[in-house]
Amino acid sequence: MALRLHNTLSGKVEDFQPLNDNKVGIYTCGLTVYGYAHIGNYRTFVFQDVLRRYLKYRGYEVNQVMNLTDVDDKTIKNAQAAGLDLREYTDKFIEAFEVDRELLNLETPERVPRATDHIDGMVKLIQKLIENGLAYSSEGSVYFRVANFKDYGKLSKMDLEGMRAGARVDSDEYDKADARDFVLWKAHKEGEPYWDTPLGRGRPGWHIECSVMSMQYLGETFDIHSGGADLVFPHHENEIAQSEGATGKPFVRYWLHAAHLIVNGEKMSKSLGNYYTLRDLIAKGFKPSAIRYLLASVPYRKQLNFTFDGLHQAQQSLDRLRNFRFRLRQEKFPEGESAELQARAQAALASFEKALDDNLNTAEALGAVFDLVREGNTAMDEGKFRDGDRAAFLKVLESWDRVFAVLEDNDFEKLRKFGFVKTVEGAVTVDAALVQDAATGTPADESYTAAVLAEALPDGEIEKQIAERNEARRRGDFARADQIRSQLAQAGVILEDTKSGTRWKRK
RNA sequence: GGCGCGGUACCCAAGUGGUAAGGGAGAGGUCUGCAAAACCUUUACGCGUGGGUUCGAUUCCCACCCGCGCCUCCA
Repeated sequence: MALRLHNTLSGKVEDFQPLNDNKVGIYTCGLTVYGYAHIGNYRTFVFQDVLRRYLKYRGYEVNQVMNLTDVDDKTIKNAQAAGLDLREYTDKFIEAFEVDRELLNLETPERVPRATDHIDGMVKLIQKLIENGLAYSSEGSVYFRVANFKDYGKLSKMDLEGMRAGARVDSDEYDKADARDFVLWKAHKEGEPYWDTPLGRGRPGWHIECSVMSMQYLGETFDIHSGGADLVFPHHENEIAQSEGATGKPFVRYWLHAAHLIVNGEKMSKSLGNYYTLRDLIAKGFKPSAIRYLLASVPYRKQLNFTFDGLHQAQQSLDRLRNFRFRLRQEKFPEGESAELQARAQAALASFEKALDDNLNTAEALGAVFDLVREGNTAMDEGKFRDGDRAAFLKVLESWDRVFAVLEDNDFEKLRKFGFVKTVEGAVTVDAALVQDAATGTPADESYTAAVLAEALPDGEIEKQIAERNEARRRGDFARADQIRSQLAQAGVILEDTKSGTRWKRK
């Protein structure tokens, strides 16, 4: 069965067929780097990563471009407020974004170009639009003449006449001939960064960078373009106008849009106090892998209601999967293999692929793997599981995780690597500066939960205590054994006695 | 007002014209020195409301109610 994806352009789920054999060109709208990215951004980025990973899983050769918009009103304003040069300011948040991406296991796209490195290309594209009669200058700025592009509105299904009638008063001080027109190049204003170009001194408008960078790296027509639902209009609509207006060719074949994340049923916003960056959640003790799991578990076209309860549930679900993998790897089973279980593993893999083929139905894909987990655990409990079944089951988990990328429990390593937590004299400290939400200036919650504190105990120390406890158990000194177990529990380490020995995990 | 998405158990959530996946949480049980993990049982006679089509609808059609998003800041 073929991969099917919902195309915003047609409003339908379509069979996916790349332009060139098995090569797929994808442009994913990245971040405007005016501050730390928030979890709403990451909902979209996780979706894009799942898409990317599944395309690879399906054998496609992926060429992904993710832009960084490092010049716009907000970046300029925030840089000025911070007393930094625009480049210095955006460098800082690009770096933070890279850290976040690694924490969330987002694969690095083939290219991550910055808008300000492509000014020349923007100028050329704008000149081409002027030549084609689709753009005009006014007071040193250049605007796109929407009325001259007949397909305008085809992506967002906007009613052009309605737009004209209902257009808001343009608060911008630039002069446009028509309220619907949008700016391609902004004339220089005192105190703002600028580039001297054949178009005059100024800076680019918001949408042009995406047209330029996508076509430069992926060609004038490419396969997939994606982003958050809010970008359908005006951003992507304008990109189509700019690109097709210049080339006369279809710009993008499949447009994919992720529904928004809301928090406790409300739109996330700073004024409501429900605005979270990844760092905010880390500061509250949540694991990046659990955050990724939550963001990936709801199919991308469905609005995701983020709650702390939901995040907790995600962590619990993830633990179940990890427990199963642990058992699969560690437990001893009789020789041989079970034809029935082998068939079940095959069926689970097929269900998983069928679910993702269906417009990336991650919730259903999750169901497929949990079914197998239960069946595997049952077989083990009943003594029906065979050593030869191990590989087949592990393969399903590994296949699943090639797309979900959450099973590896290495959150602490990463948090330590980036300095979010440090071990000082046996205790964990949190780097307050790093987990601070710079956008709001609010200091992060300094009380780390046991989830992260637990990570501080070195493995060797934990194992030493387990050995001591097991010795006590052998002596029948259960009081001592329970004391050790509860001490470890307080430090966030959970012990589990199994037939093949005591295992432990960090909570 | 226009365009769009959605309303499924305590929470998250899949899904089909033929009688409701999966996860979390709760309760009871098995196992365990006790736990944990795991397993079993249990929690929607019902899928926003009202009509309609049909032998039969949660699934199709119509109307209505509610939530959310977009309508040039926004992933």
